Amino acid sequence: MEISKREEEYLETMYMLHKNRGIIRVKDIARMMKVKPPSVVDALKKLNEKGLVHYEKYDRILLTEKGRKIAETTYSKHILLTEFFIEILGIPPEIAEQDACQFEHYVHEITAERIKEFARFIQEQCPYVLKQFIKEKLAEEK
Amino acid sequence: MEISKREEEYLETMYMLHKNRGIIRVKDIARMMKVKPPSVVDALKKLNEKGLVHYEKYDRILLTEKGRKIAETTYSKHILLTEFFIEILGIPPEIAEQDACQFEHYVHEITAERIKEFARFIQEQCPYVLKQFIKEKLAEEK
DNA sequence: TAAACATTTTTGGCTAACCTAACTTGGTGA
DNA sequence: TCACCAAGTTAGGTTAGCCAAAAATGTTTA
Repeated sequence: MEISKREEEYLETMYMLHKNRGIIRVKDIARMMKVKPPSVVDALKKLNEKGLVHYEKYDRILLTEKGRKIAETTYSKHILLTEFFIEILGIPPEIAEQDACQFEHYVHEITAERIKEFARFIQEQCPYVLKQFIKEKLAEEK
Repeated sequence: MEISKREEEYLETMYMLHKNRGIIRVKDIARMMKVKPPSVVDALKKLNEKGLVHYEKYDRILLTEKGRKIAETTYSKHILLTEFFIEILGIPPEIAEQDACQFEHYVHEITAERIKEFARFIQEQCPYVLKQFIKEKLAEEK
C-alpha cells in the first residue's frame, strides 16, 4: 500500500497534536497544515480506508498502531535533520525547520542513519573545529 | 509566477539533455522522467505559457533564458548535494543521487551555501578525521 | 432546555499531473 | 518520391488534493 508525501504529513501532524494536546481535532490539523477543514476530512477518510487512523464522523480521531509507527518514523527524521542543520551546519532554526520538514519525507534510511553517525563522530573527534565553524558563521550573520 | 516541483524537474531534465546531447526530444524527456510522451507535451505547453521554454508543436524544443537559469540553479544544488552525500557522509552513490534528486527542489539557498562551506571547512581543517569516518563506513558496508 | 455559536461534514467543483487510444506529422530507405 | 515507421500530438478520462458554500451535529450559555 502506497502512502503519499501529503498523507505522511497528515499523520505526522496528528501525531504531534496527540503528543502535545492529547486530542486531535480537525480544526487544529487544518491550521497546522494550512488547509481548510474539508480537506482534512477528505484526508481522514482516505487514511481511515488505509487503516492508518480510526475515523468515524463526529467521533474522536486516533492514529492506529500502523499510522502511529509511520508518523513516529517521520517525526524522528524531522528531529534528526533539524538538529543536524542547526548544530552541525549552524543554520538559523527557522530555515532548518523548513528544510527538515520537506527532506524528512524523502531521506533514505541509510542517509538518515549516516547523518546521525556523522554528527556524533564530528562532535567527538573534532569538537573544537566544529565550534570554530559555527562561530564564524554566526559572526557572518550580522 | 509559481513554479511547481514537477515543473522544475522538467526544466532540469531538459537542461541535462541539452547539455549532454544538444537536442531535447519529447521521447527522451519522457524516458528520463518515467512518464509517457503525452504528459511531456502537457508540461511543455504549460512551461511555454510561463515563458520558460520555447515550444511549438513539431518544432525543436529549447529552454528560454529564464528557464535555463532556473534549471541551472536546481542542477547546481543537485551536484552540491550529491557530492556532499558521497564525499562527506560516504553514502552509496545511487542513494546519494536519489536523495539529492528530491532535496534539490526544497533546500533553502542558505542551507545549500552552508553545506558547501561546511564541506570545504572540514576537508581543510580535519581531512584525516573525515577519511577515518569514510573508511569506517565503507568497511561496515560488507 | 433551547437558542446561539462552534465545529465538522457534505456537496459540488477546481487544477495539476498522469494515462490510453487514436490521430498527425516528419524523416528515411526502397 | 513515396510509403512506412517512429515520434509527437490531441482527445478524453482518471486521481489526488484543494476549496467555498451550505448542511448537520455538538457544545455552551442564558
